[in-house]
Amino acid sequence: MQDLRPIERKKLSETVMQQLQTLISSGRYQPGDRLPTEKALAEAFGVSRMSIREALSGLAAAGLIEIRHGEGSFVKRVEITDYLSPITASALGFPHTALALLEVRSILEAGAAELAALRATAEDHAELAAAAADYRAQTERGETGIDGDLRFHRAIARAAGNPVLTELMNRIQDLMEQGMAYTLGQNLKTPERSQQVAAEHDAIAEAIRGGDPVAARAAMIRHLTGVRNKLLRSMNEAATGKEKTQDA
Amino acid sequence: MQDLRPIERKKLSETVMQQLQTLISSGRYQPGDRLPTEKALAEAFGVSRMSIREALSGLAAAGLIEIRHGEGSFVKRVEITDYLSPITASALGFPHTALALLEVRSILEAGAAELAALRATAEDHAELAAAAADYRAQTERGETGIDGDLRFHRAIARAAGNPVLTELMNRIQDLMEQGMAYTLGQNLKTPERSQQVAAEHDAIAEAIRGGDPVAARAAMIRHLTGVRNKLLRSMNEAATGKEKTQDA
DNA sequence: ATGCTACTGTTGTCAGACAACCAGATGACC
DNA sequence: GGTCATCTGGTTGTCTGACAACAGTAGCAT
Repeated sequence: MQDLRPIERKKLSETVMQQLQTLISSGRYQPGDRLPTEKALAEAFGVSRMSIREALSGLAAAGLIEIRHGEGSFVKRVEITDYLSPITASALGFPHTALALLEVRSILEAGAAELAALRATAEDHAELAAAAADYRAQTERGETGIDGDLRFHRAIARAAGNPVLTELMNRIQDLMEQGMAYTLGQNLKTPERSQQVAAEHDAIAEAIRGGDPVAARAAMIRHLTGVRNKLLRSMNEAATGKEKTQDA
Repeated sequence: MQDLRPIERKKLSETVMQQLQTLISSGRYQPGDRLPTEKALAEAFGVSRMSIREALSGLAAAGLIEIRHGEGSFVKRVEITDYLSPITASALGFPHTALALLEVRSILEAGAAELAALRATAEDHAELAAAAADYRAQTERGETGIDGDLRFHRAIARAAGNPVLTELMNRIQDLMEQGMAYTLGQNLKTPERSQQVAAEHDAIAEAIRGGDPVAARAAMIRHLTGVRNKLLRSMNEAATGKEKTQDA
């Protein structure tokens, strides 16, 4: 007695569906293309039109195609980033500390910097430089530089060339932006620190431009460690300033 | 003029599906209950059996019911935690999407391994070892080891000691697990590969136990690079090779 | 040119039939 | 009495053929 697992017994429509899905996800049919008619598919697969219809409606339920009455079935474009929100919402939705969130952000940013060093296009490099300059200008003008900072980090996320990563980082950055503004106000941004941040930005952009993933990661980690230390100090001040902290 | 949007024109099966869904989610039919037969539903709704069938298969695709040949349709117990829209699963059929998600997962797992090496408790170490042994036992028994693998990676996520990171990783692992099952079946798991994976798991656990974050990160990256290569090969086979059928 | 009509091709729905399958009942055999 | 094969009824899976609903187009009459 070899393996005596329950015998694979699949419905015809499921088999058809898998085959069609393979054709679609392999690019044989591009978004916007029209699939053959149900009749043609039925003949090609050697099954009845009914099985084809079940397979097609399955694909439609999965969002891969759109069936239009009287016209035909058309391949849809499906972007996973459009459907990531349930994931991020449930992961980032429940109570968390700013430190934990920053740690996750650091992991992602370090990875993104690494990838950016390998993949950034000329366009990305230009945007990185512009964003870094933007931040420097804003802070030297006495502003908080919050926009420039965000722009810089978004540019890195984009330069990493991974849409999922970009989406995830954007969510976290939004969340932190809100959290910071709400809990700590602007006291994270002091002139001395701003100058240092600008230099760190430059170092990161430089490493990415040099195509050195190790250096880029290291520079990013240096940067975010600085952010973390500043955050720690601010939280400490806030705690001692108002009332005695109790953290162990 | 009133609203003159395109008239609502719904397929019969969709209407039926909505009604049935209401009945189920309202508790009129409890998990485990058997729905009326297709024939009975057809008479009750006043439509043909075919429309009923399409509605039922839609509900099955959504995971609300389970259709058993020769028995009937049964309401499934739906766990909100592991519920994913079929769309997200099907999106992973696209190679670039699957690779992008795996890349994000790699970044997170590498960071988690690093943190775990610094923070893991005795309890965490025990769970890591147990999970690694679990995986090895499962694969040697001829199973896919999917449970053991998941358990191992969950243990790392947990050992990193960052709730946000843990939650995020769990979500992404679920997503990949289900997406892979949906699109590629089990052919990711071969005996030779399983042996290698088990060794890689050991190496990771070893590095974490040794409190060496650099080694832990490196071991994890080695592991996930292997996963990536296997994934690439599988997707390639699926796209090119294995059509046993047609074209004359 | 404009608007109506008819036509063609496609998907949506229907009806009936049979095959595949499951569960329980029946009956034969030891 | 217990065990097993077989029968039977009910259910889902698939096939076939037909017609309705819909979209697009060509042709026609005005």
